[in-house]
Amino acid sequence: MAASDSLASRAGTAGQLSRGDVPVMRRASLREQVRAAVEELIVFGKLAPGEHLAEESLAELLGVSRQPVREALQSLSVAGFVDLRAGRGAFVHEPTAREAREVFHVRALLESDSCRLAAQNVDDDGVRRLEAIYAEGHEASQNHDDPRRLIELNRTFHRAITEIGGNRVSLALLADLERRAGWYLATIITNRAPSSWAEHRAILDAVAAHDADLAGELMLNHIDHSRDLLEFTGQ
Amino acid sequence: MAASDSLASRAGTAGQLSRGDVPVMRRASLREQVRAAVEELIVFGKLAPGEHLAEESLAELLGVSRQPVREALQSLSVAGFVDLRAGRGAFVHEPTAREAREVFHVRALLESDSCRLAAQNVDDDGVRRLEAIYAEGHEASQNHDDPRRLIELNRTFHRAITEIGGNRVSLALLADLERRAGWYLATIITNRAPSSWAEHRAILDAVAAHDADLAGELMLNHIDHSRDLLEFTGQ
DNA sequence: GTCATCCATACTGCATACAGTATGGAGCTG
DNA sequence: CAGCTCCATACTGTATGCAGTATGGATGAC
Repeated sequence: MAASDSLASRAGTAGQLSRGDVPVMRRASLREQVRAAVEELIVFGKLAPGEHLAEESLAELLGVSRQPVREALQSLSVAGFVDLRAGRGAFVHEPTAREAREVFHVRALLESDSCRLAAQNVDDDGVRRLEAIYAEGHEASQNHDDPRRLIELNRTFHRAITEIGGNRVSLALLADLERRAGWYLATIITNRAPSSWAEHRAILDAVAAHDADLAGELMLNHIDHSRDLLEFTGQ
Repeated sequence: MAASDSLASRAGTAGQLSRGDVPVMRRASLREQVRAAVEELIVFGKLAPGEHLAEESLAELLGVSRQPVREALQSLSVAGFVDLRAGRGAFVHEPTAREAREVFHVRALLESDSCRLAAQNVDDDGVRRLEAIYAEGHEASQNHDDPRRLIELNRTFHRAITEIGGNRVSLALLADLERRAGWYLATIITNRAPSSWAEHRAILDAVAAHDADLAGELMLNHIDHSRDLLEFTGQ
């Protein structure tokens, strides 16, 4: 069926996230796969804001039972992608301009701080890692690769910075915030990408130079630019 | 049964949170009640870090089926109170000193920012609201009321500041972070309370005076003091 | 024609049932 | 006696079943 095909393809994408080249790839739980699948459907506009996500239909679509769907929807609710109305079920969240501003504001706070920490903590391995991601992202952005890949690379760079910063609580919060921001930006990322990676270059240099203040400030401006772009598009 | 009694009493506590005096109090869903109950059991040490939370036993203890328990545990996992090991189930999270530092660090970032925003946005109503909370908290702290109440009042003050600040995304993140911080502090809150409310007084004054920089800095120091206390206790 | 009421429908929320798997210890082997 | 294998056990993950309820439209009253 097209149904199980759909879920299978999403699962592949989800697998990339936890890629650790473990000998036996532990299949993710159905609720994780469903979560990833539904999130992607939302981010790429297959499910419109306000749309009612009936558990039964989603379960049928993905070829699983209602149970994992239900749990996935609750998880997506915490992450801000769907709203759970008591007794009514799940609806695709309808982002407002205000909310987008707030997400970017918080993200700027946390990432700027993480970037400052990264500049203090980074070692040669970390710099090499950032260089590698930058090279890949810079190229992809100039080739105007597909949005999905650009989003993934962008996220990888930001996550690497935060990981080097070393605050795992921040890392966990930013994982969700970045996905939400990615949703808001999904439609415009292609145009944004080149200038974005130019800014990534400057951030990388500041981190490599252990200049904490500059690194933090650059990250702040970087995320502000994303937000500004969002405003322009009349989102 | 003692089982349902237990859940019922927890549900009463949870009800306080959403107290809005609506004509017909909509009973919270079982998973919400279970979540609140289990979180309280963890925060007040009835369930020790590392303990295995078998769905069946919890369900029996609370007089409900496994389903709402399962969903509550997943929710608690996101909030950092339990860890879900694949195939093994839920275990009470074991906080480390490092993690506590990280939580307080992020909390300080977000609350300091919110406090700055509050000082910019506050109106007379807001000031009156803070004054009322302060009066109640100041008194309770001097009377050495029970920890549960002190935690609740402390949380109310901080949440009020964040609400006045107006960033709802921050508000949602801080709700979880404050509960986690409350867990870490639960054992020492009684001693901490008096000096804490002295600092609340200063924060309130800065907010009322619309002094954004001062308000932000005071909140930063305030949360740092909580963290320092945590370090002292050898947590 | 407008409004209230009633009811059929569809879906959620919770409970139960079933299958698969991680684990710890008994028993066996070297 | 040490270490490995195998199996009984317990628990998770998923599926299904059932009762309660929110909703929207049809019907009737004014």
